[in-house]
Amino acid sequence: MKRRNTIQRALVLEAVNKLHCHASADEVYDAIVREHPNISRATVYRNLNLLSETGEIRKLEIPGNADRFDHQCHNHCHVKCKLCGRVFDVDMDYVGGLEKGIKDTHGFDFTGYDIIFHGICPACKQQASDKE
Amino acid sequence: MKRRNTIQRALVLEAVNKLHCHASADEVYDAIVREHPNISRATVYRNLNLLSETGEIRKLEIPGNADRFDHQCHNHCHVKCKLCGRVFDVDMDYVGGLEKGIKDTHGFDFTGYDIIFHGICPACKQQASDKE
DNA sequence: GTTCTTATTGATATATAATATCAATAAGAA
DNA sequence: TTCTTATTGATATTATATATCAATAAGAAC
Repeated sequence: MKRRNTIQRALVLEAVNKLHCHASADEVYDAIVREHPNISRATVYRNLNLLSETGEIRKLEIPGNADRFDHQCHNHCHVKCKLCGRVFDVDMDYVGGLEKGIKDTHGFDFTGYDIIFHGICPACKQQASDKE
Repeated sequence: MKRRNTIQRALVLEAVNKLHCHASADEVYDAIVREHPNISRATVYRNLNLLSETGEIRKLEIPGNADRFDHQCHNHCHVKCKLCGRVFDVDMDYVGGLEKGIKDTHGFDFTGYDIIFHGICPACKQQASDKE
């Protein structure tokens, strides 16, 4: 099953690279469809997955939210606010040691990790204290 | 909105405590409905969320899988196999330092974290190499 | 350039998990 | 015992993503 180059796949890659980090499939679709009204949503989904399998883009799965797609911005983790559901970046230099431990312990071919912190963001904290 | 004690909520808590770690909402429902055929799936979902909000049980959200519910077994992270989708436990003594960093950096009220590693489990690795 | 194979597309249907709705029920205070 | 309203059970709806499939087009073979 040799991969063919298509205009659609190029458009998806281009859109992800142009868009901010954490673009959802729908945001990618919306960005493309403005210039190319005939592209199908299914095609966008398919190519986002294909491109993330080859490592050309990064797929970030956040529980309870739609999947997000990044150009490889930089190495970071995420914090999800329990109240508003928004996701924030967290720069991370902490996690270096973790990877080795996993490989050693489990016989896993270890390809990546997501660290998702949960909490309440400053804005929601403010709002909550206003209501009291 | 004062919380009332219900038989159903007690059953849900009991079932999660009895079941293995990582039980899905459906598994909890199945366990209860055998003895109590009239309980509704919606009630199980509702109480799982209520109980996890109060910290009586732990809700584990794994992207692409149904949410899982644990009695507080012990402190651990998870590895998800890219191929078969199964989730495995990983004992973790590594992560102590991470929490403080987050709180300091972001003004977040930080309530928890999930670390989900991705990889290919030994069984799938075996199967993949058999096919070559 | 022409033909041929089949990966890919667009449109739509389907799957899955979880939440929303709402009348009926029952917990527990008065 | 009465009353208020949180909770339930049944069902509809939402949201995201994948599956299906005939039509199209990439690109190898000639």
